[in-house]
Amino acid sequence: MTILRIALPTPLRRLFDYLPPASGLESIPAIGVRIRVPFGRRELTGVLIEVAQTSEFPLTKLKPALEILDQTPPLPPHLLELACWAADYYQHPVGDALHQALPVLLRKGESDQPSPQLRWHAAPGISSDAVAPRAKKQRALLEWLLQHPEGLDNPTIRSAGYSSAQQKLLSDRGLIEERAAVASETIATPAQTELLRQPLLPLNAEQQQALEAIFERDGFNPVLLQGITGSGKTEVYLQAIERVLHQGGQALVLVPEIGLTPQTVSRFRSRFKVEVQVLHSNMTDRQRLDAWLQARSGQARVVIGTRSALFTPLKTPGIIIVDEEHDTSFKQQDGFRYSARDLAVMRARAENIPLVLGTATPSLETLHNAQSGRYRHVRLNQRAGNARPPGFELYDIRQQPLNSGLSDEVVRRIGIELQQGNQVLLFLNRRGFSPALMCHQCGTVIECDRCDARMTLHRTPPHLHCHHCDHQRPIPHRCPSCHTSDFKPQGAGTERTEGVLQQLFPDTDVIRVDRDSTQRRNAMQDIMERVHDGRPCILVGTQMLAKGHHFPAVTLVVILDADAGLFSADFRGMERTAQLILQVAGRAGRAERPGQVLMQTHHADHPTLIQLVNQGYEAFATAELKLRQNSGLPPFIYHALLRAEANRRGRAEAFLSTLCSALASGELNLPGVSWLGPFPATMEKRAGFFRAQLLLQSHDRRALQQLLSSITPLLEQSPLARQVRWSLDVDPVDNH
DNA sequence: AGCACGCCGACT
DNA sequence: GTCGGCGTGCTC
Repeated sequence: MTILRIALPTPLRRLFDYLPPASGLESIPAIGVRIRVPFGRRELTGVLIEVAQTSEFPLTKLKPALEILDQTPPLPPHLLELACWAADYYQHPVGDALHQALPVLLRKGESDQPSPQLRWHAAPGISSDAVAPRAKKQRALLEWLLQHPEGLDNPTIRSAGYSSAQQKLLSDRGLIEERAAVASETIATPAQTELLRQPLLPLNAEQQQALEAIFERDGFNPVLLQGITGSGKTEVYLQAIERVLHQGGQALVLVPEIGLTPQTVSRFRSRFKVEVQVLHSNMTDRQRLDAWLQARSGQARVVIGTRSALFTPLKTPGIIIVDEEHDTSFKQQDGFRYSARDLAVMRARAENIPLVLGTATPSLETLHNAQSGRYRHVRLNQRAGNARPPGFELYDIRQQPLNSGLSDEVVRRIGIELQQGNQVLLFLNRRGFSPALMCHQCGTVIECDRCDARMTLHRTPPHLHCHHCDHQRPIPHRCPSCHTSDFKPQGAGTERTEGVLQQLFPDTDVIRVDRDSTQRRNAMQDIMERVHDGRPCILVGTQMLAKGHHFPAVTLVVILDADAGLFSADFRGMERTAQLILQVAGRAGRAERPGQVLMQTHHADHPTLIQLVNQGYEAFATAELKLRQNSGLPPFIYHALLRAEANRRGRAEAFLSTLCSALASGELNLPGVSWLGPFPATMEKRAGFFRAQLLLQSHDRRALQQLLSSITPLLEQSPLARQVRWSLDVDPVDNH
């Protein structure tokens, strides 16, 4: 008896057994193929995990599968294994994990064979006289197609300036037709002898050493490439990729979500003649599948993508590069909470290829791995050309008058830069007009009804917005408490700062860059064009400004609220603050103009801030690691955070408490694992749910892992679990 | 997660 | 009298 054991996309942490399809099996299907099955009253696409002889489930209740969708598995065995391993490690249902490793169309059961290339042809026996001379465009298109009996594809036709309307008119009259290209017509990809479109740039000594370190050892070789902004990390990536291409390999480049800009991609495309494919969220499902298939077939030689691109199969894997490895967007924050950066290490090991983790500000986890010898550590400390690193200034604003958060000194310095024809960047990690709206009569602050949080005031358009649950509502006319109408905005966000600066510098372009001002399609591109024309201007923005984009004409960077992350409740607060400050600072003074960073702070004597500014990131991070070690925090201990939320106060905590009593009673024997909590989350109420959490920790990863494996079934079966939504976050990057 | 079944409140 | 609220149960 053949039993198909299948992983299905459901939150249930088990496999499901099926009989072979009623039509029978031609042969035993391979592990990893997709199978269509009936599931309850629906149909699902699952992945074959095991072919067994017997089933634990009553044989009479087994249903036959509907259809075996693949001849060969869409994911190569080692990526299937990686996804299963990750499901286990992150305690996520395997069926759902596998689902997420596949492109959307494959999840839906679409074929994984490349779609035949469709081309337009002139209909047989047609001449251009079939179109009236007045229809110039149509006639021209038909003539063009007549000259190309091998056919032309849609992108080619569009880029030559013919509209789909013109094409449709011809097609409706039967003058042109779309056909699948037969094999002889497909243009064979010529053997690439010439890989480069642009010559390699000369490397300085540091870059050369970095490049050699990457290939120092054959096979798996993890390298932390720590390079300050402007030190030419990307050139090292490009040359490492060039070597890999030369040996016939492919490269996978992972970048943070907001780092995948057209500029990033064009940097790769303009260097290499080979096919460079991109995978990102703005593409259609079809485009993503096509790119994915090209990577798998080996046609795409360089693949650039965000987190989810980690599972893209490569025919000839040659190198994996994780750019800005410290960026938290590599960790998925809901559902299957995997870290693409950590899994990239696993993947590179499995594929036995080099791995580069690049950043100016390594995460403490990665730095620790480098310092303990697990990763090679190479540094780029010189800026390319003659560019000097930015100078830092802590500006003490204690007892200084502030105009919407701007000190007189900052205003004066902005004026000087503008006068000299330079650009200025102001960083304020708070969007909206003001973070709170207060009644001047009674002091009431308008709060969100669904969260323990204040509502942010926005002026364009005017409304109140909760940044935690996205709830929006009109600005009230009267105070809900004392019924007067005398509201005062408290504090400043980017919108308010923008307004004040525009008043202070009426003749200067003030450009705001945050999620609100860049929502419109191409908004960011328009902004970049305005900035890149080089005229003096003031940029005001959130962390969007800190990532991905370069502003060569900016000579002054102002960090308006350097204190914002200084006293965070999260032990990672200081690390994040330091990374952000250096990242923003890195936007200034590229090229030959030196940059200056002016930080407004109430804590100009803060030792950590001073160390960061005077001795640089590595000194700071090394000291911070020492602190973590002394306090028994990651990366010196492993964390797993059990979160729970319920629609009534206390329920989530009660749910976690039952687990704690099981832990305390020794019912789950767990040497070396300790726990903290349960306690209410930092913002207990959020989006109408009351949240609580329990922190599990151990010095022994395997012990923690074992415990987690035994508690998930327990949680799943708990009678309270029906009233509670819970999730387990292994290696959380945010302990809130 | 879906999806259906089942039993109590405000509507055409 | 029904439409529909979401509690409960099940998925090989």
